[in-house]
Amino acid sequence: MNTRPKQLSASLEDYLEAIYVLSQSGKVARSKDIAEHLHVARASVTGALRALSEKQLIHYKPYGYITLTEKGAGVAGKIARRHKTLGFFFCDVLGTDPKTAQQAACLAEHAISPEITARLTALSEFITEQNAVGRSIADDFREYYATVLHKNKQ
Amino acid sequence: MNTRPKQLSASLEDYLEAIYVLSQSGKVARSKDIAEHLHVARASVTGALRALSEKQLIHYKPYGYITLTEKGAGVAGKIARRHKTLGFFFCDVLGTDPKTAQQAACLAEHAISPEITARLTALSEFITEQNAVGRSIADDFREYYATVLHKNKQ
DNA sequence: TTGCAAAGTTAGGTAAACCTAATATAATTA
DNA sequence: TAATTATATTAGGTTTACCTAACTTTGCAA
Repeated sequence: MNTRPKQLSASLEDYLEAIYVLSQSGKVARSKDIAEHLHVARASVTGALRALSEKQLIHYKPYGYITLTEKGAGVAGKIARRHKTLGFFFCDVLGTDPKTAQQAACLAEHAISPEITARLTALSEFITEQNAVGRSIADDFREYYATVLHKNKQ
Repeated sequence: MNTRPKQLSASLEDYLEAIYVLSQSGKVARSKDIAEHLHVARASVTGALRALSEKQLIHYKPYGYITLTEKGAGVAGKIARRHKTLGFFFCDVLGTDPKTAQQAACLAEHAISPEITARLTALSEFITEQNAVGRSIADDFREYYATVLHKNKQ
């Protein structure tokens, strides 16, 4: 009776995003590459590929190439944008160092709704635009945070 | 060989937070209350309580009272603060309606590191303080977001 | 004080995501 | 092209986190 959850699990989102990223920056995404990208055993990838294939998000035949379907590319694009939004916000607004910001984005990206993503994107844009107009919110905050760090030690 | 993960799973964090919240606003946290709070079967609570008890986070004897240990109260407090930080940020900075902001906080709270939490707390404080000094960042952003909504439709 | 309903636990089952080890297929190179 | 190596899959197992149904314990009311 067609009991497929329309929402992807965090894990499957990671696999789909990995395929998307690998496809972009290079050629075909191979099972081995995905495994390395996600720090997971190769055997684990096979199961995930089957699941993504059942959901019509990738083209997959055992021992064959892996490519995104149109639907899959759409979903993966959204995930990647969410990731980017978070990475930018953590790094350029909150002032977290780039590597830590990326890691944080990886963790948080599965827990952020479209609404929050949209607002976060807008906030980053807003702060960037305000900066262009001489209102340096991010810089001022960074200075504020530096002084706060001395007092509190969380 | 003592293979306990020092990090709690998202699920156990939820149980611990529920016990904390129930303990605060009322008397003793009962298994049934926890089940209702988390929308989970009563039987599922038992397993979680055993796990939390093994990690010395709660005092628990079958059919007995459930209370937080000192360690448990510390951990739960951190979780609750993280939740509060996110709820405030989503609602009062991003302008999300309170109920949606709370839901979003529930989801995101397990994926946010101490560093990001600290920075987010500071950002909220910063914006609040700036507002007191006549620099209304949140309000201006809200206006900006309202106009953005007309153009984009995400 | 018994006796029943509410609360809690045990038993047994499912699904997701991993793992290792063994096997099968594909690709490369001698 | 045959052999070797690299890659992918299958088989079988573990852990976490749920569930329902059945049973046990507790506490209150008649």
